[in-house]
Formats: sequence, structure tokens, C-alpha cells
Amino acid sequence: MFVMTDRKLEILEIAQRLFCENGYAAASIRDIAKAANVEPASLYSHINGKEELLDRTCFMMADKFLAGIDDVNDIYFDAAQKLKMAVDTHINILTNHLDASVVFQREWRYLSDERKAEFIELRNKYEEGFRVIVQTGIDEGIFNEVDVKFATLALLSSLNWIVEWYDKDGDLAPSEIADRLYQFVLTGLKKRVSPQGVKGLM
Amino acid sequence: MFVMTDRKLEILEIAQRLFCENGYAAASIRDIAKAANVEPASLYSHINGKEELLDRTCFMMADKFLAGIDDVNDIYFDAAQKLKMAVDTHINILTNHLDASVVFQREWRYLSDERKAEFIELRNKYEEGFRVIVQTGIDEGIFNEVDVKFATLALLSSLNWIVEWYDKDGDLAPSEIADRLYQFVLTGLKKRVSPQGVKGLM
DNA sequence: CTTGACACCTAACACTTGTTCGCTTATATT
DNA sequence: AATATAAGCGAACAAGTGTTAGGTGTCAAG
Repeated sequence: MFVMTDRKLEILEIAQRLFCENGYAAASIRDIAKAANVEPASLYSHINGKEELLDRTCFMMADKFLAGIDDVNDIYFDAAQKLKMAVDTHINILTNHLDASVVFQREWRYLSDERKAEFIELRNKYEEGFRVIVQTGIDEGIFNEVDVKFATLALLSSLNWIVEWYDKDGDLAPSEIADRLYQFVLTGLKKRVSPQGVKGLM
Repeated sequence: MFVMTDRKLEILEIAQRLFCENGYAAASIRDIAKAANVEPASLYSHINGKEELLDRTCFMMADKFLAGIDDVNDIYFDAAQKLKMAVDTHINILTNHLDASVVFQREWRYLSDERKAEFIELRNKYEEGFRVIVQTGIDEGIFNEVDVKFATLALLSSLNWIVEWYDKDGDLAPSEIADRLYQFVLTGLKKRVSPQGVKGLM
């Protein structure tokens, strides 16, 4: 059975850090062992192989993201509120599991063909969750009649890019980042001329 | 001297395809040789080493992007028009050099430390070009008073993500993609209530 | 007091990595 | 006809890859 002992988790997190810093292919078992203060062979008391570390990371994160979007779509508020919730949740997961998120985003390509297919399916399911929100907003008449698939990808890409520069000791808290990103995808750059102005928006 | 013969270019493009598909670390010299119908040793008649292939790709693309943004900022139109031009140019480069763009975006991490530093500097210069446009828009009073650095990163990330799903045989032409992305970053998702509506923008 | 799980070890395995050496062939220029 | 250059070859190199086999010490449960 799959029991996750403390040591296993520790090793997984070390692997995530190295996969994040150097990439999956370039981060060797020996690197991971050294960072864990252990001989390379000793890792195999905890794992079945290098790919397991990647596999676990990708699917753990997929589960987290999916659980987040499911929560949001279960709650019947208007699309703007749902979107805010979804953005908050997404940014929270990213910033709370930064290394793992980077692996989730960049390194899933190195999964085995079968697992890669499963992973892509889960990721599509997640994107579908966002598409539902965007579509709902259009149906409610509060969002522009954009190409849903296209807009959702642009939206998600804005969210995901923060892993490239987010600094957890920086001056922007996750919630502030989420606020600004939400503002950006909602209203864009162009100033509105309508009476209530920008400040009045959600 | 650095002369780029036909065969050199051919090999470079093969390498770009494989770096794009498998990642720099996972694409071996032997893979590249096989794709070029040549023995591994023969590649060294054309290149000095594997990293040269990555190096050339990253800096070639950096030059292209920088030339693009410089052209835009040399022309004195309003910020919205400049932004449209910059988005068009960016998407054009991406879609015209898809493999190389992916390498430019994902694989620059594997450059040597010195070259990596130079690369990051060029990339910052490019981002600065976009920041100037956004700042100009704010100064002109046509863009919201957003955090310039933040908004520019969100904007660029929307543009860059298209390499993940762009299909040159798909139904969306590069210019259409550029139009929609421009629309997205300019007006966001939320419907405007002002009289002229969405259609009238641009 | 034994058993068994746990975490770790040394040593080695088969294989892949980027790269170099010396050599050959074809093509074009003098 | 002689020479230079470009483009290729087979064989080998040292180093690094993921992984396995078999063994050691620790420690809590029976």
C-alpha cells in the first residue's frame, strides 16, 4: 500500500525543489540523495524509482487544483464571485506549494506516456472548471461574449506565470496578487468611461 | 568567424525541434544526429558543442523580440496602438518560429551561468519595452492606473502561453490570435456598460 | 529474547552522456 | 594536376545515469 511516512515526504519535497531548480531530467538521483544526506541507493528504501517522485508531485497537485475548482463550482454565486474564488484558490495553491507547482506546470512532460495521458485529462478537467465559470458569466450577461476556450487559456496563463517571479519574502502577499490578477483579467488595461469608474468594481 | 551555412542552419532547426519536444537535457546529441541522418561525431564539424545549439537559439530569438519592440516604441502613436503593434509582432515571431520560441521560453535555464545572466538581461530589456507602453498608456489617461510591472508580466504571460497550444494547421490564424489576445488584455472579461459597447474598441 | 520493519550502507551493474581522435571522401579553387 | 575545404565516418574516452543485490545497525512489538 501507499503510506507516506515523514521521511518519504521529506524526500519528495527535496526532489520537488531540485526538479524545480534544475528540471526533472537534469536533477539526478545522486543530487537528490546528496540533498537528503543519504547515499543514492538508500533512496530506494523509500521510492520505487525516480519517476515516482515526479508522478506523485504532478498528481498530488492535480488533485489539489481539482478539489479547489470543484468547491467553487458547487457554490451558486454569480460568475464574477465564482471567478474571484477560483483565482484566490488557484493563487493560494501555487504560492503554498511553489516548488511542486512549478513541477506540475513544467515537468509533467517527462511522465511516462500512459501517466502523461492521465495527467493531461485531469488538467483538461481543471480547465473545464474555469471554462464553466466563464461561460456562466457570459450566460448571465456580465461577461463579454468572448471565445470561451481562448479566454480561459489566456486567463489561466496569467495566473500560472506568477510562479516564475513570486517571492514568498517579497512585499506582495498571495491575496494581493490574487486581487490584482482578478482585476486584470476582469477589467483589462483600458480605462472605463462609465460613471462608477474602476474603483467601484468588486 | 561565425558563418551560418545551410547545413548548420538545418542542424540548428533540427535541434530546436528536439529541444522543444523533449527538453534540452533530455534531447541528446545522438538524437539530433539521428534526426539529421548523420553519425554523432559528424555534428562536431558544424558545432562546437551541444550548448552552442541552445545558446544560438536563445540569443537569436532574443534579438528578434528586441528588434520588434524597438520598432514599436520608435513610432509615436498612442499607447493603445503601440500595444496592438507590439502584440501583433510578438505573436508573429512566436508563430513563425514556434520551436525556437519554446526553447527561448523554457530551456534558457540550461545556458551556462554567464550566458544565462546575459540572456536574462536581454529578456528584461524586452519586458521593459512593454512596460514603457503600459506606462505611456497610463500617462495618456487611457489605461487604468495599474501596477506597471505586475500588469506587464500578466500581459506577457497571456501572450506567451499560446506556444503551448498553437497549431499552425488550426483554424485560428496568427493575426486572429493577436486580435483576441489584444482584446483580452485591453478590456478583460467584464462587459462594459458604456454606450459604444465592446465592438467599438480597438 | 526474538522478530521484523525501518533506514541506511558499500559495491557494482548495464547503459547513456558529450566529446575527441584520426581517417576518408567529395567538391571546388587555384 | 594539386590543393584546400567541407562534410562525413568508426571507434573510443571518461564521466554520469538509474538501479539492484546483499548486508548492517536500531528499535519497538510480540
